[in-house]
Amino acid sequence: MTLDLFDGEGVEPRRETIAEGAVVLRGFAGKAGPGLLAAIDLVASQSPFRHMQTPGGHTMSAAMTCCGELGWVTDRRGYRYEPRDPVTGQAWPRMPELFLKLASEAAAEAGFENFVPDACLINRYQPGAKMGLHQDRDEQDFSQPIVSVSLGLPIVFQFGGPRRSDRPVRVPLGHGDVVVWGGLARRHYHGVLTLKAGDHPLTGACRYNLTFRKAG
DNA sequence: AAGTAACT
DNA sequence: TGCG
Repeated sequence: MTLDLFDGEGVEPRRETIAEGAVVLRGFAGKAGPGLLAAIDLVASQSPFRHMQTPGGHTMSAAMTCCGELGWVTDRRGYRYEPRDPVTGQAWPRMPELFLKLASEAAAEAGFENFVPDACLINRYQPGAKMGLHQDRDEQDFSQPIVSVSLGLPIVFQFGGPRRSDRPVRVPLGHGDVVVWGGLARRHYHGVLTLKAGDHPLTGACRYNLTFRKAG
């Protein structure tokens, strides 16, 4: 068993509380960056990144794909989880073991033991892409946390409260940072500001985000 | 609905 | 901030 895949294993990770029930593990996934990016490429070779439509007919600025038993999709019919990729008609690619291990260990570091996600949404942000404030509320089990992994270019994360009108805190996130939220914070609004242009040694001009959930 | 626009 |  490898003991040093992730920062914070065997030592105290740099942990920041951004709200009650929400923490950032600084750099936790940084060492695994190359392996995580290779796994993203493998997933995307089977289920390509695509720009989905919101129910209102707008095109999302972040390109998305999924892996795991369930994938999050949106189109004019609404938001939901699907066992198959609508683009390929096939099951979503299986969740890489490295993803499962990262999600589980990050959740444990944040106080959520035995987290076993069945869905991983992979978002790719290029300059100009953003994600407006929203709640994750399409899952069956709100007792399980959300684990969100940042790779590549930095971005500003917003974490608000249970109402959209609650003013969010702004948290700069960099490569390898992992945000975990659950409990009371599980339904809180969150999003990211517009990605600014840049160049990252591992990802070039983009940022990837892995969002792990227990959806079913 | 994870969207934009139009204000202050 | 309010929108629908």
